Amino acid sequence: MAATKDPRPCSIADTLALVGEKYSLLVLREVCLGNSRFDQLVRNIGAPRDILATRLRRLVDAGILTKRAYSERPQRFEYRPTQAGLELEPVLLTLMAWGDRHVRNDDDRPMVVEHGCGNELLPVVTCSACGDTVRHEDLTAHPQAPGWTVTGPTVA
Amino acid sequence: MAATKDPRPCSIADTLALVGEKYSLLVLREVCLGNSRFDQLVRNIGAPRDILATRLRRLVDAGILTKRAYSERPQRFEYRPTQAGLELEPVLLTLMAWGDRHVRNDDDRPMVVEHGCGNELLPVVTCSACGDTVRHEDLTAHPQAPGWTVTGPTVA
DNA sequence: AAGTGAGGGTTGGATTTTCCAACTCTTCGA
DNA sequence: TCGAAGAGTTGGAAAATCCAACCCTCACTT
Repeated sequence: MAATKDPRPCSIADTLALVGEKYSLLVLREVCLGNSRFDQLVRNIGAPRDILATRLRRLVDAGILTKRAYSERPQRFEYRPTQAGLELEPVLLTLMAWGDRHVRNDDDRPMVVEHGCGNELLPVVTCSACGDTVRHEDLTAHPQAPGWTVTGPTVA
Repeated sequence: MAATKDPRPCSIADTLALVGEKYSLLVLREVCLGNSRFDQLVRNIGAPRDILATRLRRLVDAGILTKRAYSERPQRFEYRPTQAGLELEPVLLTLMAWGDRHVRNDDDRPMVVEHGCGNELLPVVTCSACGDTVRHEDLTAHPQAPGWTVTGPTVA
């Protein structure tokens, strides 16, 4: 999935090169839920075992997951998110919220996440400087590197 | 990419079924930046033209993009995000922030996004109820449907 | 002692996608 | 008349995915 000729330097593309392959983010979903063993992942994700093995290697190499033996004799392993992996959780939450809104007709959500404050988590992306919810119209893109051509009076 | 046997009902998986294929989110990046024409997309994304055509059809079908003629005679088209498409922008922003932090060593970010408040946008996912930044430890998953087995004392 | 089952993969081959370059078609401009 | 731009489509080679079957180690049962 390496962007062999991607003409744009871009952190979105770079990130997707690590976690954008099929099943990778679902692996992350599972390990964030605490499901850490190979067979659990196979069952819960529905991925072919060989593909899953490949993905796990990739994610471990990328520093997103760690692989640890939870038992020698018989050797058994578990996969857990690293700090970097946990920092991708907001991506999952945002994807989930979008899916709840747009692919399901809300209200038959397969999962609800509860926040420590006692309420159901409705994740919102905000500007850390002012705290406001991010709206498309409030954004302006500033390319820092060559390769970016932003057409309109537009925005990221 | 349809999850043919995904044993888990999951909005993350559902959303990825729509936008998780290679290049789809980069298409969204481009249209959010205002680059709306086929050839621009080919150049900026670096995708094969045939694949891009396929992705565009998918995204239009999914209601994430619209296709409009901006010129008859010669027929020319533009792709723009729908409201639903724009609501995926937070996913892009979060992916970008993660990449800035973890794949680049910060400080050579290819793009900076400015927020309407005048500051550089550092996107943070917060709980809409209490306003706090979402941390993994504060989350508890509540499966609503069968098929979910959350192992540990864990979390989404 | 033999058989069974769990866990964590690997292997071979069929199927599906991607990739790439070339080609098409239409219309505008020189 | 001769490009050139825009928006794709097409055919065939290369790569990735899918699937079922297999392997290995150890533990537990009978």
